[in-house]
Amino acid sequence: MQENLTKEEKRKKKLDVILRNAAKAFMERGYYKTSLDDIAKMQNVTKPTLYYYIKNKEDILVKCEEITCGRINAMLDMVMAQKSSGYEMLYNFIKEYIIIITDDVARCHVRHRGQMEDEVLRKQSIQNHKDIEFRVREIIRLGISDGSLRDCNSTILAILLFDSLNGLTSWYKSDGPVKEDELIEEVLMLVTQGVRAN
Amino acid sequence: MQENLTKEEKRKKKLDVILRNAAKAFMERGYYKTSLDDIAKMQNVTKPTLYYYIKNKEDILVKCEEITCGRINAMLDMVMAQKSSGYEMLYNFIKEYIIIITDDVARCHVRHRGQMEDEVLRKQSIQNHKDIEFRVREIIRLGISDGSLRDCNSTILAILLFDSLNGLTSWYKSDGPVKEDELIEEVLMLVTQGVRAN
DNA sequence: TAATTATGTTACTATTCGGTAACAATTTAA
DNA sequence: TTAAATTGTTACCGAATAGTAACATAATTA
Repeated sequence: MQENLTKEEKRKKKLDVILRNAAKAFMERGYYKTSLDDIAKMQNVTKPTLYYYIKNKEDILVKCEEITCGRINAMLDMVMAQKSSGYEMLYNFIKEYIIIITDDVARCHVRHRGQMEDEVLRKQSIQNHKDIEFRVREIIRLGISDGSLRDCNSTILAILLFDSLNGLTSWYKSDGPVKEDELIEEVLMLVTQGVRAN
Repeated sequence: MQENLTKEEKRKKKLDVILRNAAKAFMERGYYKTSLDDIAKMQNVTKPTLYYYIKNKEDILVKCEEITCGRINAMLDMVMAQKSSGYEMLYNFIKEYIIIITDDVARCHVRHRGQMEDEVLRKQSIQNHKDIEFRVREIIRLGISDGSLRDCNSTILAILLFDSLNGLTSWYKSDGPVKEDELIEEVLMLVTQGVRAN
């Protein structure tokens, strides 16, 4: 088809289509109610063909996770490289995070992380999230020590923040009634200012 | 055994044990990886016995939902009956909500709501949550109009609030390192004050 | 062109598990 | 006591589905 793509690129693209379709189906119908046959049909191939691209069903979750965590960590690298105040870093992190997880592959990861049946994979998945959470705690601590953030329990705050951000994945649709700009604005206002009138 | 209990009370108690054990197992291993045989074994009965207390597997989720939503709505009745400021109502709601969802049956409901396979049940489940969310939006609107809460999009705020509160169910354990009081305090501070230093 | 590698298919296995029929024992009420 | 309702069991079925073996074809490369 596309003669200008190398073999490797074509393979990568097909894997991406598989992940994207699977992720969407998992979000709509749930992981266990989506069979590999269902996923195969979306690509107009048969189930065994999938096994050329993935090790097994669970590997879809793992690959979605790798992609998403890779993006988040790269974003964190960028945000933290700017050496601004903790408040500004947190602000930028939230802004970028919302953009990243507004994507089927990322949503799939958020919903299924830490739920692999294979224990090794499950532990790795939990660790991946802990690593990211640790980096966000670092930002919060920075903000507290430079005086730009209120003194608080950084662990609890980080968790609460992730909960409300990750919760977006189950209701926010980029083509829905709430616009992305407005959403980011509200989240940022809530997190930074709270709800109490001044 | 307990001669002082009526037939109905005994039945109710057994159902409660089933729900509690099932909810716990669903939270630990996941709904689809917990078989009815597993649940039956926890009560030292066999699978068909469960069917005397529940209609089918999904009915466990429905019953967990009924119990939990009943509690939340009763709590909302109380909170709203006090006719205090919107801010105070929201404050009290958050405080009580955290207490309610620190319970296996409630956690099970939060994790599985809106995921029933039967369409009628699924829609009912979604509606149940919408009703509760509506009542909280009402509190927020009250607070905005009485000036105790910052002007904001009550819909988005309500969702974000529920996301972070419901997120508690997947990490908060009443016997864990974080004390309930401290948790409530941090949540309330985050929601009301935000993270920015004054 | 020949050989090799990549990509795909059909057909099948093995297993899990929700749900049920048929039957047994126990408790409660008449 | 006897009949009826309640609570439980054993043994089974049917459907779904993850994963695989064996085989077929297309695309690359030597």
